[in-house]
Amino acid sequence: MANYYSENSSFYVGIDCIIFGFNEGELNLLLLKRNFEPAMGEWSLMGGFVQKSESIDNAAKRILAELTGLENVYMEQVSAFGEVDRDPGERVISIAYYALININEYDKELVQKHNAHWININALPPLIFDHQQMVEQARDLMKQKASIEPIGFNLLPKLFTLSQLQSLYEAIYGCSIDKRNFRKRIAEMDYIEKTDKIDKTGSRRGAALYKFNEKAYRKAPNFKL
Amino acid sequence: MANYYSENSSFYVGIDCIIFGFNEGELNLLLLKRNFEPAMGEWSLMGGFVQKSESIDNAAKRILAELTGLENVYMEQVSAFGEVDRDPGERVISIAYYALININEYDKELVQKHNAHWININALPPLIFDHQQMVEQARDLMKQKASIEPIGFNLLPKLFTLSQLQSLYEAIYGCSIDKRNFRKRIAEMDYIEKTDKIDKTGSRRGAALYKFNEKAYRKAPNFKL
DNA sequence: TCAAAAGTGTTAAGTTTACACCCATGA
DNA sequence: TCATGGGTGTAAACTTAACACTTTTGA
Repeated sequence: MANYYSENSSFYVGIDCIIFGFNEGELNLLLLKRNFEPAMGEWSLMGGFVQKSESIDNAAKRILAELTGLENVYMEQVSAFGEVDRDPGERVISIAYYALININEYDKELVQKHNAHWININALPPLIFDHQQMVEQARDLMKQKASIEPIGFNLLPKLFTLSQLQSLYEAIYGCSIDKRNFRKRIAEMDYIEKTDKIDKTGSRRGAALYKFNEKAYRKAPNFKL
Repeated sequence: MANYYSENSSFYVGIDCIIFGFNEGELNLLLLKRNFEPAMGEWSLMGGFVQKSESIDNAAKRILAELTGLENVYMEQVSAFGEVDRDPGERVISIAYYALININEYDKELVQKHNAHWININALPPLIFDHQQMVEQARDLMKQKASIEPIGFNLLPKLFTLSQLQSLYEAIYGCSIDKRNFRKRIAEMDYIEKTDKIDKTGSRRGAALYKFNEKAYRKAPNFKL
């Protein structure tokens, strides 16, 4: 039975992470300015290789944590990429995952050590290999998912204002949203709860802070934005 | 530089195909009753291994053709599956693809040789490994895609009646559709063209045969069903 | 002549969009 | 006192859903 498998080739299997952050009304990606080979000096996604002992999902989590120090991050697989020459150094089949993180809560030292930087998603530099394609697919998938499941909250602090939430969705969808219509829809979602806290940093008047109640959502999931 | 890669493990990379067909108002999958190891005697998806010389997309096409004799089939990647023990024989990372084929046009000898059978998707037997999960994801993805792109036609003959088309979408969505509303929507799609041919097999009266005009669609893509 | 599938429009309900002003506050 | 972002409701346009009868023809 060992023969059944052993007549086949085996491959390095990589993971590449499209790490989304949201800051000042803009989506950003955490990209590496590579100070290592291959493709030293160029921009790439954070990546790594799947190891014998771990599932691909766990490999993705590990690699994300290596860069950000974060665990329990929202991640979703985008796709496997397997053109023969996608990595000119060696045949590598790579599986892309996107991650949504709160841009205020990651390990800045680790990020610095990897020479990683937040780059506005609408002004990306050229990326190595097929990483641009990965980013495009990740962005489409994330947009689509964000419209039917409340994943956007992963990009915000626990407490957020409705203006922040709106500007997040404007960044995700790439279009502007009518404020009153937006708030009407949010008001119908009982699991987006107004707290009695006020954010005074964004305006003189202050804005009510809201939170996403995961448990309440799971009882009555009815998201659509 | 070889070292950069060579400290990592390598893996068998498999392909599994979720092959959809449509017959008599029902979606079917082409499944193997395995007369080979591993898991002889059990039901599985058609699968195979990626080879050194081919991209993963081409591997999927090759493996589909090995079973059906078909080329130029609509296929889309579903996801990579990579739990450590998903295949109890060996560590295999597998990439699932779904395919849409016309159930009247495939190589029946090849299918017989592989001991493959069309099984109603709503009455599937237990499948090996994580193949059931693959099927579920493929079905969700296909449903989603079918609602925004005209991929359903791949499951029908070139000429089809509106009743066939409606029953196809009812099978995909798993719900019934109002006939008049359905036809109204189809009438608005200029790239679904009425021919002057009549199908007399499905009714005494005969039904007009339609065809999907790919070129016209590409000029004015506006699908939504 | 009748069974069986083909074909055909209208109305109500629901959803989405457009739109403009007052409020509270700190500088 | 005024500049800035926070907060609020209504009406029109559009989309979706519900609904029933006539036609054709082969057996």
